[in-house]
Amino acid sequence: MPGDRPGFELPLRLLLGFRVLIDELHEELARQGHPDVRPMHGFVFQAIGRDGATAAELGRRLGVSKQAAGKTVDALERLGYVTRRADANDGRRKVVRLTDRGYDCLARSARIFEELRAKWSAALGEDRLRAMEDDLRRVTPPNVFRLDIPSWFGG
Amino acid sequence: MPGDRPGFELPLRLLLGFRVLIDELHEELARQGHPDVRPMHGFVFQAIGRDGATAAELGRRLGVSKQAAGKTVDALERLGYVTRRADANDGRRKVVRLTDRGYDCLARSARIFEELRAKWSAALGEDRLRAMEDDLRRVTPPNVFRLDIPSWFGG
DNA sequence: GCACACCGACAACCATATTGACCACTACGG
DNA sequence: CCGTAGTGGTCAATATGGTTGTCGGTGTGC
Repeated sequence: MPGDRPGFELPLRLLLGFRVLIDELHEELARQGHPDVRPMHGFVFQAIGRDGATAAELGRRLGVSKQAAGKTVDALERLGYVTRRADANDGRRKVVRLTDRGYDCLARSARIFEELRAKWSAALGEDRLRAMEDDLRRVTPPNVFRLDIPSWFGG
Repeated sequence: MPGDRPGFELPLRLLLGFRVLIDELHEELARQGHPDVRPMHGFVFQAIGRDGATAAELGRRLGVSKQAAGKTVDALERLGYVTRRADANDGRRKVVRLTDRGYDCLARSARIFEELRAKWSAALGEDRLRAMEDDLRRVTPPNVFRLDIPSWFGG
């Protein structure tokens, strides 16, 4: 009976699931003092990481041009989430690093994601949720980062 | 053992799953003579449906302003996928309808989605895939359409 | 018949991406 | 030591796709 499961529903549900999680994350982040971070910024924080990165590196990791990455960094700098500092060893590079506020946002995001996963686990059962994660791993590329999200949808 | 399943992986996998399906859909659509359709357009086609719709209706269904919907219709009209015709019964309305090319694209999309789902079914097992679909239904809003995708990510 | 709601279009603006160009700096081979 | 190639950051122009606001034309109901 293939007809009772239209093929187009699967991608829609995957996207809706993503949306639900991200929307709830940002609602909660807003309540916890980070109302200005937007979905994309979380990926940027992840791409910056503990060691910092230059705008050009961020562009490569996120799959956008270095100019676009630079503009995003500008915005995050205005919001107080990152700082730019000249690299002492390489006069060309300006290293982008998370501020305390940036780390706070990253830590809260991680905790909220845990809580959201726990909610799904309670709703579906831990075994079913693990099965979903396992199955998704089997049909998606292994490298989780390097998403080139920004340009993908609106390009 | 909650730690071995970081909460942030779940949304990422959901998004990657969506991406994989949509990317493969559009690769195949391009091979089958529709290289210019973009991910968003599929949602617009679905929103137009068999009976057609006005730009304002499309805006409501897709969660964007009527102006934005109108611009998208402009683009699809230029590409030859939809036509605008004045409504004989209501002088205000201009009904957007799919052209033959639009229907062709929609039909091919449906078939490709079925093939992609069959691929996942073969990889995961039909029972596991059904379980994933069932679980996603339980944690996502019931109304599949009305996505307001366009504004959501980049807004 | 008239107030109100709705549709479509135009305009101005904003956000985010792109490409191209340019300059400063580093690394390296002659 | 120096010139060339490659890299990083920024400015400029452009494209896309979204928003709000406005306005004229058209139905609809009291």
